[in-house]
Amino acid sequence: MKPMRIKQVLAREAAGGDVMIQGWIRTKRDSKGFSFLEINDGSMMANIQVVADEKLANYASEIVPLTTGASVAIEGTLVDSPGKGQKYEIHAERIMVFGGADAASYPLQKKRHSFEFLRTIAHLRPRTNTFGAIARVRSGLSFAIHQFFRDRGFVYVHTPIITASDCEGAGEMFKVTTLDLANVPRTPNGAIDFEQDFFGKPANLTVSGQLEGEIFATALSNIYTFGPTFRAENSNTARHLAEFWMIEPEMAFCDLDGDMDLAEAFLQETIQYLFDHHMEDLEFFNQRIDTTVLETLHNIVDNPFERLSYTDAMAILVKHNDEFEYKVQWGSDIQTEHERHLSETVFKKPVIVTDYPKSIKAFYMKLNGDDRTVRAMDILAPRIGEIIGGSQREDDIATLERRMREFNLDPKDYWWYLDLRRYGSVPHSGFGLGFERMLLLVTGMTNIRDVIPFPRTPKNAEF
RNA sequence: UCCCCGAUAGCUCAAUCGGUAGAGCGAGCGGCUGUUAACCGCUAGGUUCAAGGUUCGAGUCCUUGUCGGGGAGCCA
Repeated sequence: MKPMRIKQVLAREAAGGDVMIQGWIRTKRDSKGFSFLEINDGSMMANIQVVADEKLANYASEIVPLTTGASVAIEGTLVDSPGKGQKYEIHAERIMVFGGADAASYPLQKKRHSFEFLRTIAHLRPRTNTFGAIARVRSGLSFAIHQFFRDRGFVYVHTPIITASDCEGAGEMFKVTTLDLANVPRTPNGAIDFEQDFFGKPANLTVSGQLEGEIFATALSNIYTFGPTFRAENSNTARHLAEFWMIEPEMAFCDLDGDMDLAEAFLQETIQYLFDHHMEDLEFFNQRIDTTVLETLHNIVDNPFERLSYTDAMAILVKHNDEFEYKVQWGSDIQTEHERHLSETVFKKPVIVTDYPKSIKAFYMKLNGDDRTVRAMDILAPRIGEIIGGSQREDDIATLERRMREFNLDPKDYWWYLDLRRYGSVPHSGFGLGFERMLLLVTGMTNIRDVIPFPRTPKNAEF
């Protein structure tokens, strides 16, 4: 018999007929003369209940000793369940045991475990309800993102993970080398001789694909990247990872308004996809993880985001300075407590703050006519804080070179980036979105280490 | 990296002023039962994170370290 996924079995219109399923035992209850097995195969949140009668040939020898975590295949008849809690159940005619799971040592028992503990057994935590749901939603959201861009004619560009261009700017980078660290070659004056290294010069893991993204946007018009990104910052928070996945669209012939329109549609449509395809998992999160998740997500999908300038945001924040630990004035950075005040207290929905002072933003952002602010935008989500950061890019070569010097950057190091402005320069814009931050938003999970399969953080690269 | 808090049974936690290390869940055994976080009874289970110090005596106090949590910075 051909095995089916449990999701397909439970989606059947009516009981009746033979089925075969394969999966892992979540829990087992023994009755007089028969046992209830609950099987999960990861295709959906729900388990399927299997009734195993003592008349089965291997009942006493193999089925009674089964415990949580064991792997089995079940052949039997799908029948309406007389019990409460499930529509159908399988009356087993044959049960094959693939592998047992010693109950005395198997760490996942049928009880609640803390997320901290589950992080120490990352090889087994996908077998729990919560992490199974996260894995499905993560996969679904990833698909929705590709679909969103594809529907709009965006080209998916694979930007490099190793970069030797030494011009990515912000953020501590991981070094990539094949040099023998116990015996590093030196030049006559004592410096490390990178000419002997694999790339002949220092190389690092990427902190952003944006600059390379701009190359392809100024040829293919609309592109996006979606790949791993690395930051060697010693950040110990629930919102930072050393290895995370980032989505970075870049659009030619597009100003900041178009950039914001895309970002807003992006969040709304990809969340709508989850409503349409992953509602069972979202309801689980709403029930067990955070009872406000669905309300928050509907609020995002149903309402236009609030858009206001940095100057207007400051005018609001200054009035509440007595409530803040860090007082603000025009020119201050917007910190976590201020972000939350805007998105959670004032507007109660995502807020897009635009036109920041040039001194607190990157050199490549388009300078406004006032010479004080740049065409930057950050989207602040309730509970998450900054989820998207973007800008219109400076497309005037003279202004860009001047801005580089203001940041003590040598334009010569950016020769190819400047070439994009030298030849056929166009207004263009883009943004970066942290994939795991969006997963926090849609699942209600609070620690970013729990929405990526294998988190990499300072002092932790297990599994 | 900074501030605060924590680390005790497989897991989640308790242990009063420094004085014999406890519970629930889980596990093992037995019972009961179309059960579903099943239920009832019994049993086992400990280098109290590590190293050092104070003390007649340290889970408890002190120092250093490791790891974790909350907050901050950096950012996505």
